[in-house]
Amino acid sequence: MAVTLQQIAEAAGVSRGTVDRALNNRGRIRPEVEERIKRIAREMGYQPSRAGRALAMAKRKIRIGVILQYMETPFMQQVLKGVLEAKEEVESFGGTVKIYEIEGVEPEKVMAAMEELREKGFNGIALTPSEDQLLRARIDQYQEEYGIPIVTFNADLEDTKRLCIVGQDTFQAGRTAAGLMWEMTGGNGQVAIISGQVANPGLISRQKGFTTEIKESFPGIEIVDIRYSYDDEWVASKIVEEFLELYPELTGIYITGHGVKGVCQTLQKLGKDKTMHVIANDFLEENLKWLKEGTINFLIGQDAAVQGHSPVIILFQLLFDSKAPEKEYQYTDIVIRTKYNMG
Amino acid sequence: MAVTLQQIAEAAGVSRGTVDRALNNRGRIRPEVEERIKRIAREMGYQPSRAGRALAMAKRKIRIGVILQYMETPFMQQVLKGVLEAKEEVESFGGTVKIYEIEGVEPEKVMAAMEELREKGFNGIALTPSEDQLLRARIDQYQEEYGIPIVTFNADLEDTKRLCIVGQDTFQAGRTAAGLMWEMTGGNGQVAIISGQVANPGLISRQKGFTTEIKESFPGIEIVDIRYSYDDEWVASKIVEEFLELYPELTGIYITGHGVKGVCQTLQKLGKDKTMHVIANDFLEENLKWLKEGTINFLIGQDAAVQGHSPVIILFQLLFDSKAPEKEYQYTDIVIRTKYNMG
DNA sequence: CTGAAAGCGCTTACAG
DNA sequence: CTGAAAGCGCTTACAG
Repeated sequence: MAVTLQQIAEAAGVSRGTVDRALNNRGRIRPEVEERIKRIAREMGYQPSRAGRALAMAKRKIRIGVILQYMETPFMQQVLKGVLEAKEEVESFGGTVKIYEIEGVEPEKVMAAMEELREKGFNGIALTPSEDQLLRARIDQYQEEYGIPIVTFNADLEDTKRLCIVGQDTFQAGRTAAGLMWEMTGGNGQVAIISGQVANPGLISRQKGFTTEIKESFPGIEIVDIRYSYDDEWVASKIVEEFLELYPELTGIYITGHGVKGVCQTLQKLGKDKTMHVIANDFLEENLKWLKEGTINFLIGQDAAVQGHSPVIILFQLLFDSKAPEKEYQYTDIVIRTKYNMG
Repeated sequence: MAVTLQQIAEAAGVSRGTVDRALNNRGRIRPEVEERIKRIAREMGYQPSRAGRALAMAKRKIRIGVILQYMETPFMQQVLKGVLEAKEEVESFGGTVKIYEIEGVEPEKVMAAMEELREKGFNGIALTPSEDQLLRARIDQYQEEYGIPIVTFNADLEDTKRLCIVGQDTFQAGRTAAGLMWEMTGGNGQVAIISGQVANPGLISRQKGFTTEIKESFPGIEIVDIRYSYDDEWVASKIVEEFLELYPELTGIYITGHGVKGVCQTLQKLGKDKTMHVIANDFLEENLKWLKEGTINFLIGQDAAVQGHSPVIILFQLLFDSKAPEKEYQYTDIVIRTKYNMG
């Protein structure tokens, strides 16, 4: 028996329209009437019906655009799944979600998509950013000048006017890896890091989280080397070969990003796959395969689908329920998987 | 631009009512017309609007009852939060959710609540079961005779006609603990288990999962003892004292259920809190405290809120969208936490 | 500043 | 077996 606008109108002795104006701050109403209606609504425990609102707003549709980069990667394919789920949800409420899939990093294409969305009258945009001065400016402009809220996800563009950012706390993910390394090694021994691109801020941040925590909390562990695979499997495998030669006592490897296949194949070839303590990131099929086999001991990641789902829902809640996100940084849960809880 | 019933009606040259009858299998329609309409709907990519349906069904409300036992425990308090979230969701669609909170285990009270819900015309019930012959019979009766679907959660009552069960795969949780113990101990040494009640099937299943995996996969680890704390902190602490006396080489402890406080305090008192490898279950505040301090190394659990949320949503989807759950066993994700990803 | 009316997409009696 | 109409709770022009 949820309370309806009608019932409040009767209780207050006014029309539904007036209640609507009062409760949704639409103006054109005498302040004392507004006050009184709000009080009555509160007293009656009024909760607006999303269904009613959705239907009434079916004409003036809510339109959300989503722009994805790096679509050639399996990770973003998983993110896409979350976006598609959210799309269905939003569309069942009469909204529209349009998705742009971009391969690689192409700020120009992102901006072109933004432009198209703006022209077509979309009211909110979620996008995976990349470091680019023009894009930064565009984000601020959309937010300020056009009043189109922007949510970034997967990566951030700090110091812009974006509404919020959905993504992993990469520094904390690195610290988490450090903690796991400690548990496995008993707090002693030599470990090494294999990272991806020097230019990838997410990977660098994981690496920093890892080294910071090791240095602060685990003095018995020595980080002997940090190398970059440049996202190339062959390079990654070469790095491992060198590591094993240079540091015969090496007991653990932390892989911040790509290169898992190269690392694991080489460890297997050299008969080190069962004894080396390996921690990697992201729940990609390739990675899960090595986790299952036992070459990777721990995989740290996030629910990629959540990362795609959340930005769309955040925008929808803002536009539909006028409910802004509480925090600027919407960190996804840091998930730890072993072969036993792969799901 | 979602397709509406109206548009299909026009395309098919019939009325909205007829399209409704065809698409929702309400009968009273010529089979060939039904076929044709279904085909047209498919071709046009019709997706029913939840908002429209919700509004139209506002009279004939969907009413879901939730019966919770063990409400004195912090775990169930968390589950309750998930139930309340789901309640809001359902009510924003015009449904009703009524919650019964029972302390301890009281099958009679559960059945009384069921009876009340049935009399009031509720259309679905989610409940935390307990082993009881009468309750088993009731569940079957509600499902079969009254046509009221029942979802059990937190625990199961196997071989009943319940729609499905939402809960943890406790055996797999035990295996997961075994895997973590292996990582921490390097695969060698003596470990012991502290369990709760012998009569608690969930705990026994965790214990079995743990011992099974150790025996099958980690022959270097010896399980030296299994004791029951009967959910008493004092007993738990006594057990630990004995353990340390009997097995001075003891390197790991697996706590399947309650007793965490007793165990951890004693370990701390005896100066073993930093060296002993401890794995426990469930994300209770007490447990998280010991995780943070470093006495517990790994905490295995599930998102308790999800466990409360999901049964309600499953019933709602069944009743509102006519969409039955895909699987009988709806296992919640097995979550691993260290002090670094407590969230 | 306020009210009366139309309409969003669907379901449900009620006629035929 | 099929259609026309009412109504669910809300928003939105349009009058006043």
